[in-house]
Amino acid sequence: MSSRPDVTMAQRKRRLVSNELSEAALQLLALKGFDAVTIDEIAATAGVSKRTFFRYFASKEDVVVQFLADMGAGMRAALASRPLGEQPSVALRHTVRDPMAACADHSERALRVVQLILRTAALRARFLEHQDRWRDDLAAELAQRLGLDPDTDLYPQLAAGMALTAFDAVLRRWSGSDGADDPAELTDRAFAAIAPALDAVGPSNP
Amino acid sequence: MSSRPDVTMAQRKRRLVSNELSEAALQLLALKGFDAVTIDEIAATAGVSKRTFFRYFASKEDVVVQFLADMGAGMRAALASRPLGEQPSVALRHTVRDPMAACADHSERALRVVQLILRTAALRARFLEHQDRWRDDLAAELAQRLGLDPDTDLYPQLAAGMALTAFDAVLRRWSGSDGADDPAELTDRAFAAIAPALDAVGPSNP
DNA sequence: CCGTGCATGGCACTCGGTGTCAAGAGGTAA
DNA sequence: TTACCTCTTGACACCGAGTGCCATGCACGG
Repeated sequence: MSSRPDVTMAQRKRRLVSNELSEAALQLLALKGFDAVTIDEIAATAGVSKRTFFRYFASKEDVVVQFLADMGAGMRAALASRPLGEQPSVALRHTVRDPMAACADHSERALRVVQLILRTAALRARFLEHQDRWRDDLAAELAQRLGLDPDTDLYPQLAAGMALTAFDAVLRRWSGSDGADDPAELTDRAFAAIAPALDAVGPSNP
Repeated sequence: MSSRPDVTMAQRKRRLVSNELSEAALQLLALKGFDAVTIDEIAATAGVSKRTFFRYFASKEDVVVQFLADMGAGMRAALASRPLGEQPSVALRHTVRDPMAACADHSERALRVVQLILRTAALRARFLEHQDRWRDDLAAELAQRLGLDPDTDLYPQLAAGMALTAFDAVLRRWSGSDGADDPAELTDRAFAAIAPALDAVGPSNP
């Protein structure tokens, strides 16, 4: 019954509390609605104090949204790992599809989280903030890979924005179908629609 | 010194208080930063109580963001007023450009507001919420005008999202250039980049 | 002149979020 | 074993956003 020997007891305990907290939060929030649950309630359910809750999560929204927050890093990594000469539409399609598929894999939990986020205004707002940062990241990565100056050329911002628009549409469909639709196929269809703009790479600076 | 005769005194007073409030808020927030200003402070500067502030604005962010909130209705109206047979890229270009130009007209105030929003996380989040609603509105309008079913076809959501991506890029540039760049010209450049996707109208449902 | 309606201010209250501090648990060295 | 150190925690006080409630006052219509 040994886990990693080089993992200290304190670290394991931290993970345990963190899981306890997000589990309690997810259950309560999905059950009663976002506004009807207080942080004291979540903390009490997890067996800790409110103060401790804020030592693990920065806000009430965070405990839900953090679950999807890794996708930003995943996207940037996916884009960075694509071969340099690849068409933008193909590279960006994988940028979105790979993390999306990874998320949909443990779909038991992911689906519930996504549905909760999309249906709750406060959570959706936080999620949009994340996407906003992802867009800047992707735009920077794109500009670098294409040798464009992000300060004069609109393309990186636009292409990143289009990719995330596709991502958002896919997420909505997937959530709306209760996970029945295939995320990878949805992504392909969305990118088929936006590809003509992504691959028309004529620089748009004056 | 008569204003509109059919406008009651109470209504005029309401407008006056509202202007006083948003003026005070804008000045204080731009000066000291969003978090460093309390609502009591804003209300006191405007000569009313905190309770009254919340009778005019739903939140601290609202007093700033509401300034741009009309653009949503403006966009939908602009789109609805375009001739039915028009190419989507042209119709959507006007959808974005017209309200944008109207906003940039009283640029003294608009520029300050936009810069404040884009540089403040909380305000930007609220603004993204608005854009999110605008996207749904535009998608609905687009679906109707093109005779597409928004539940099966991805195009309306994607096209609306692309248009707003362009809008956001334009807004950033305009703000970043301190109003030097021409919003209309920026909009044209952005739409030149995304037009190939907007006009490739092949329905994308299975 | 008198009711009616509306805007306001004041107050108490809830809740999200933060700073501070003292106490406990575990790990380490003498 | 004892002394020490670090990390985590709970408790408490505190701030600010936002809301419900009620009494007051001012404009308007009769």
